Amino acid sequence: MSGLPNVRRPATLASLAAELGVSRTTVSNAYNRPDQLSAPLRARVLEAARRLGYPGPDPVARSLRTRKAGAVGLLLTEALSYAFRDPAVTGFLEGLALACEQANQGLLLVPVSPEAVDVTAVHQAGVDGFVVYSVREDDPHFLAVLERPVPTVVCDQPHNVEGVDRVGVDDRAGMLGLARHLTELGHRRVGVLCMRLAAGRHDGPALPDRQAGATYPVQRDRLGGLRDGLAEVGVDWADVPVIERFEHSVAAGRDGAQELLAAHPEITAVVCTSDILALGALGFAADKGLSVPGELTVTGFDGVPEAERAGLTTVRQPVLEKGRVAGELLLQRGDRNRPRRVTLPTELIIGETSGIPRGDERFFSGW
Amino acid sequence: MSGLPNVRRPATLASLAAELGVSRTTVSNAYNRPDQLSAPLRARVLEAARRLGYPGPDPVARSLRTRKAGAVGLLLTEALSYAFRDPAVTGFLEGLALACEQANQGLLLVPVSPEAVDVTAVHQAGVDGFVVYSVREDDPHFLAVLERPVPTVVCDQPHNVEGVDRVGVDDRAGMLGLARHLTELGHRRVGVLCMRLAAGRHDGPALPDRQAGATYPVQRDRLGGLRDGLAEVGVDWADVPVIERFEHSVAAGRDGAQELLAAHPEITAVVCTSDILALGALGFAADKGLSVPGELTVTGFDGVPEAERAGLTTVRQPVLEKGRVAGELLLQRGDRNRPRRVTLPTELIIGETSGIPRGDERFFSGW
DNA sequence: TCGTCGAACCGTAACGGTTCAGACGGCCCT
DNA sequence: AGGGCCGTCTGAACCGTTACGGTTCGACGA
Repeated sequence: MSGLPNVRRPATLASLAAELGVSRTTVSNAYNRPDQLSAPLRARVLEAARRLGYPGPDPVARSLRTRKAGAVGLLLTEALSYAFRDPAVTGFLEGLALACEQANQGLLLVPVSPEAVDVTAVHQAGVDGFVVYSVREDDPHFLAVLERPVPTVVCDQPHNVEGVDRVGVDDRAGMLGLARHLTELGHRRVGVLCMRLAAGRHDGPALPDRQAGATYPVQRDRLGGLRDGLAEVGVDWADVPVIERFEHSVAAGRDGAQELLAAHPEITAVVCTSDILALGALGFAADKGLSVPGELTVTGFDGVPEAERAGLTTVRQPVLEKGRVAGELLLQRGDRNRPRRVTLPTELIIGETSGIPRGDERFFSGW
Repeated sequence: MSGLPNVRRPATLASLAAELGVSRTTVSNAYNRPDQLSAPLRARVLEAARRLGYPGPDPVARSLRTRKAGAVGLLLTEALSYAFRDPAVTGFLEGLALACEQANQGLLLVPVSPEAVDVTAVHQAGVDGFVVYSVREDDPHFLAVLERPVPTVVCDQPHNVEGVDRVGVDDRAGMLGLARHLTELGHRRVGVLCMRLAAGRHDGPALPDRQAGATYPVQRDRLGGLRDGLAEVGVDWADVPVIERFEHSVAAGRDGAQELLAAHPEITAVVCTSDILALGALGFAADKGLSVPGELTVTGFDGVPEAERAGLTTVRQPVLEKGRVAGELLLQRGDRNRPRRVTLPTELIIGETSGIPRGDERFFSGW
């Protein structure tokens, strides 16, 4: 082909119409309503388009007129690139993508300037709706999304936003089930390793104040479920140390566990609010030569594939399904005006990382 | 808040201007060029906007006028949802997302209707450019992308598309290095397990005709590198069985290996053109009780984390870097008119799945 | 006193389509 | 012959914004 520079101004619908001596309407119809013009004319239009290198109606102009962008926006609290590293997120993405491609809709990942208050990206996004994945209640990007006059679906958190659909799981109940499993095994000295509870970098003990001020409802609920479960056997929540980590990574889990056990060596079970953190805790135990579950019980939350491979005791949530439902909630909304709230089931997975507390032989000797 | 239905027609820049008795230009400037109007007036504008619920300039209309969409499109050959399952792809995505968020650009995943010839999604996409990830040379979606008057960057394949940037690795050289490693170990009876070579579902032996008609240059090159390496020690490529799999999954690798070894039990090394397939081959060996590398050598290509954990001998390619470069090529293009071609290095990773051929003791006894 | 200048604001013309209410001619039907 | 209908195509309005090239006006220097 000729070496035309890429900067050539492409043909427009109007120029094509002029060339053919027909109205713009007719050219438009050739693309969008083939039944509105005769077959021969349509063929002529399409042929001329090919000849002139007209790529078809401009998507942006079309969007402006039709008020449809053909895409849904996805807002993640973390940096975009992080999303692809967290298996729980990729599972969610997979489900969401599934729903999107079924509806032939694009999926726009909205860039979140790290730690910046710059929400222009949210304003920039040409989308028909937003899916918001697990963000803080007071996240400025989220607030910007709410201002946009498009439907929104929240996954996981925040909870109970007026007029906004939500899909999630019952984190509290899930954790309660896990807590009962642990208390039945006999655990009473429990320590917690949790994810970020609120805005701002914070690593270390999450004291009652911090817990009370948590702006991540999911974390709040998971802690709450554990508290309730422990209360059932008379364990006072005030006696349960909670270590928080800002980063969500295996490495963070590892040194979180280190911090927890250094300060509270009496602990027999480390309850993590995510599998990733739990995998880190397992790593720490391995480093220290602590046998799991012989000397230490470790549990997670999420049920990601890696955790399954590691035999982790955890609470599985249907991440892919969450994504799919989020997409469907957004794309298949009829004219309903009442927001929908979908809660998916969790499942307690008893793996090989939970056992009776060390030094507690009653389950073997008592009978 | 009041229970206003979400369907209310939002205020426009024009209505806001009318309300305030200023021109539209001024309102626009309030958002885009604060220096073009006095601070008090700007405050008045913004205050009125808040009061009237004006969410700021409509992104689509803005895009139309400014000819910028603020997003790059990503075309994947596979179904969108597949992308999140392949670790090589997620690595690439991570890098690409990194580049995008750095430039504050969105990343639009273009839905590819499975197996359909429906390229409307490509036409629909409101983007400033496309990144095309590893598609067939004759992929209709890809051809549709080329017709769009926006810059395009290809990752991996196809090769040598006129006027289009590309980033990739030297697959041929990478595989050549691996081949030499194998021939140095003494392997002469080699079998190959490769990914899809061309359009159409095909599972089973890839005979010379099929190989010659391959429309996936990456697979072509990897096979070519192996052929060259084997030729160096006098092995005729015609004697090397190649099994093709349409699906790219561990399961496919497993039964591909099964097919390969059932038909050619004399083989001492299974060379896979991807780590995923190789992991499947390892699975097959484990099922059969074949020790690796004692009785069978297995190699991969890509260097994904799972492979590393499995100790696979493979060729590592910098997937994250590929994504990053692809993004930069697209976003940081100056006015250059010459297309850029970036080739990143590969690295031979000698793991624990490659050893001397079974029954070949010359390396131990010959000296 | 007058010319000049910069700050502040404005009018108009795109940007590239889609949509809807017709116009027009031919055909069938009565 | 006349009326109605249908298949085709057109004209003009509109989608919501920004680019471009002004205009206005008060301050200021000579």
